[in-house]
Amino acid sequence: MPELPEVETIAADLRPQLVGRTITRCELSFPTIVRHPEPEEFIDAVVDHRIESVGRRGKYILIGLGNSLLLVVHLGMTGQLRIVDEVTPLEKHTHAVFFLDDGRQLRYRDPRRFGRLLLGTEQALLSSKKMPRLGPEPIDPDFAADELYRRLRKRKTSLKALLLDQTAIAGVGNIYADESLHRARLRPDRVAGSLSKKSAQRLHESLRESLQTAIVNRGSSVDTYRDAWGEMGGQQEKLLVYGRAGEPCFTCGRPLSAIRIAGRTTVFCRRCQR
DNA sequence: TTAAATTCCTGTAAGC
DNA sequence: TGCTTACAGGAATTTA
Repeated sequence: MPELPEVETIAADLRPQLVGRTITRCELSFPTIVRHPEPEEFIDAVVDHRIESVGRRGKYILIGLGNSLLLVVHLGMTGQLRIVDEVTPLEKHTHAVFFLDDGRQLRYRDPRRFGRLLLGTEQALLSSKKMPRLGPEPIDPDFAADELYRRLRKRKTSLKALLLDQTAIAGVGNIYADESLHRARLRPDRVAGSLSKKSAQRLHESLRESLQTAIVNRGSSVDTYRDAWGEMGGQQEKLLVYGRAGEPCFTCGRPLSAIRIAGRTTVFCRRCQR
């Protein structure tokens, strides 16, 4: 599923292709994928505007338009954004097509339809509660270990649940929560507020390493994730624990355990993570 | 305010 | 082989 590294990869792929292009037409074959504003208004506000920027915030892709509105894309579980030429056959579950002035198309496809499209100013989307108030970017150079420690303190929930909380830290999902907890040698069910400053520093470092490594490898194609060209990432072959329940821990050889935390399958090593 | 449970959705894989 | 069922999970929403 697309988390920070996957969304970062797609945004970086899209940027040089989209910036400077103008959207000449927009077709929605499944309008309810647009959560704000009404589909008709959405199309009106998108068409005939130049794309000025492509960015990322948490798991959101932010496409800045000439009318100073943001086209916001959240890929959910199975969402895909792709640049294709017009002769590429339309794939099943393609819910939106943006026609570009160079003849190519930006297509949004999402079999499970957990994703969504939004349009508006950042302020408007925040105040209308269409977008949550996201926590800091974990890979931001300014995101210090101390900041993470402050966000863990006094929290009675598990480390795993906290890492998944987008208002605490932006962009971490099930894959990289498990990966960074393993790297930090911390039990996922440990109460977040019980961490020492030193352990929080270790988690901070592990979190950034997990995410940066995955970005270098263009993300994890564990499910349907593909980049903007439809290609798989490479990180799925390098994952330490995610999806490896029952298989031996790379450090100690003991079979990895799977438990359920916050409704999510959580894989960890009972020996290495205490 | 915080935390946990529930819901949305379809492809896939396991089980009978 | 073919059908049914369980499972995967991000985040909005609901409940406590």
